[in-house]
Amino acid sequence: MIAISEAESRVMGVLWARGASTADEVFAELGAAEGWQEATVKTLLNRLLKKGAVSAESEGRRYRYAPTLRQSDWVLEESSSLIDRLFNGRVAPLVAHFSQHGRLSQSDVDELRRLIAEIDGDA
Amino acid sequence: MIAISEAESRVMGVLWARGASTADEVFAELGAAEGWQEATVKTLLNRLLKKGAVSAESEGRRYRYAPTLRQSDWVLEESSSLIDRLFNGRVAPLVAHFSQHGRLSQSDVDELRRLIAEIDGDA
DNA sequence: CAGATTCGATTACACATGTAATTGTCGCTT
DNA sequence: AAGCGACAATTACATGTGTAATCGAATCTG
Repeated sequence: MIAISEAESRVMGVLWARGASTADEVFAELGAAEGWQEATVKTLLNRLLKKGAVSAESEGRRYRYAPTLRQSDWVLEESSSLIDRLFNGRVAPLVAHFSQHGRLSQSDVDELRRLIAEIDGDA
Repeated sequence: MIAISEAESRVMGVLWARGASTADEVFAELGAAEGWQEATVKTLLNRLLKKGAVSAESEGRRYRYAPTLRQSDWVLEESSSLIDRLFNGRVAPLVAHFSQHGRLSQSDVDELRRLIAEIDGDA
């Protein structure tokens, strides 16, 4: 699968949020937040292009970059990879670990309860 | 915090599982599984030493490497980092995502239900 | 004791990554 | 038409990483 580095993932984040964008639009969103120069954004877009994670469509004298990798696929892959490596592929132990270390918010618990009920409901 | 690379984390895994070990003990556990030469294991142990993730105690003519980084701390940190980056720091959305993509096993669901009940119980 | 063996330490080297600067090329402006 | 400005593409460079080979020192062995 396509490997996306940390910095690259920030750029993908913008493309996923805004949809197809030009380099300067991405820069406008990220430059200040990440402390990047515009050249950096362009390098990252080019690397993503080379990796096939985005496509580029010529729009006059510039390019509009569109994500080809789906966010949910990438998120699932990243998450699965971590859960495989750290928790033998099971989700529950991760949640338990978080719980043990006080990292479960009340709303997490509420949401999990709802989720479980839902799953139990239409099983 | 100490950054541990993928390959390094395999070595840490052995140290966490076996406790303090020598380079050849680690190699015995990992060499075949990872397809590594003994030299590779030694490089990784040295890098971990330099990073402060393990300590080395001279034992005759060799060293015994002990993890100084606690596994649960590292696991929590890695997990938190991913959950922060991908799910705004909340665990429930990760579980929901897994559920939506059919990655929740029945035993995961059972365990989560138990966990929630437990949390609700002594709240 | 001298050579062989065994360790850790040092060095190696290619590729990925973070972070840009520079270059080349269009198109706009006067 | 000539220069200037705006873009993308190319090049750069340090650091991290995967994966070792080699070196130097200590130890065992004959």
